[in-house]
Amino acid sequence: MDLPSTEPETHAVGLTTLQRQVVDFFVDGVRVLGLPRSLGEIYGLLFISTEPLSLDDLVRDLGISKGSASQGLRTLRTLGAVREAAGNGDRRTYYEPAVDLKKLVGGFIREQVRPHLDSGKTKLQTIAETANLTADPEDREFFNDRIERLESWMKRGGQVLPMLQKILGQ
Amino acid sequence: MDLPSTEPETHAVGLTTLQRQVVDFFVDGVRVLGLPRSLGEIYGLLFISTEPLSLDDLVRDLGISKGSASQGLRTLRTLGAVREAAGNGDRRTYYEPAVDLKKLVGGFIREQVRPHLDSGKTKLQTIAETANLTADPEDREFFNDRIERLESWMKRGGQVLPMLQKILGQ
DNA sequence: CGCGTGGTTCAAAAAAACTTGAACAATCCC
DNA sequence: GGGATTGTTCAAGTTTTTTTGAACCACGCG
Repeated sequence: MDLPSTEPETHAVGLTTLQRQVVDFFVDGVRVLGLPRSLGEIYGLLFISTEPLSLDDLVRDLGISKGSASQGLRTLRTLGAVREAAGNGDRRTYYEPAVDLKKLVGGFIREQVRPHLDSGKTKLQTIAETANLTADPEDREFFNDRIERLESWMKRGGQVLPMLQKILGQ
Repeated sequence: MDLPSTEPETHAVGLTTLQRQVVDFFVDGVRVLGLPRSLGEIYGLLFISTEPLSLDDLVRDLGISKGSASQGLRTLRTLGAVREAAGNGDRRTYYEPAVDLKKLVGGFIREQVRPHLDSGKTKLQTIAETANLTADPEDREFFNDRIERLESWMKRGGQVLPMLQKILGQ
């Protein structure tokens, strides 16, 4: 499931020791969140860069493909984890990381957690309907109990998320 | 990253509609948590069963291999999501689900989240040491700033987990 | 225009994660 | 003991996810 696997280290060689360490730190981090490694690499490098970086910078320094970098940046943007840096005279766009935990958590919740919670709630309704077709009254009662429990779990999940954001945002 | 993929539905055919729906519900659920599908199948079936089930029951009803069932049950046990049911005269062991949200969340945090938080904190120390080798004072200051930020994130994570458990446990 | 550069897309390749199944323990019971 | 039954392990196979790279689009500029 996770633990005993092989070296997760970066293969990029154009990085300083510090950059490599930070990138690896984030690679691990995003892995926990179920996001692809490239997101961690990109965000990590941006995070420890004194200046905004362009797509080409990322491709060169991390040794990843243009495709990965492009898709990775897109996802990071929709997560609100990265934004375009203002006014570099250049034609290319430069990116800088969002470093506000509240924002990061918020984006993750909005994009990755909420949708599942919502679809879960929908599914639960279907399940409840199915359960009510149960002939045997004892069974039906048991099923309804369990379903109620699931509903309460979902409800609690819905309540906790905003709290989380609040707590984490200072 | 996730959305447009193909049918995630169970292939087991020996289940009632309700069982199938609940199993699928949990398959989705564990996916979000980054756990393998088989865990969701097993837990889901146990969750909606009026009686404890044996490994063989799971293999037969879910149509999964003995290996999967065995490993899945083990993981669920270490997560505290499943326990052996007391005293069925039989030689084989029967399992029932833990249905207390607090316990489930606690197990997940203990097994899946804490270890990463802890190893992250360790890595951060190394990173901080590396950063202090930076010659240029301006850069060094920037790096230290970023690292402090990471430290504060980790610390907050450490604070939030117990709160989470408390909030979710009634 | 028409070319050059920055960026996106997506089918195919590669890598990672999960599952299977057969061999092996362990345990029970006659 | 020995045969049957329950459960575990792990290498190999399968599936899923991620990455690559080449084709393509878009835009600016001479």
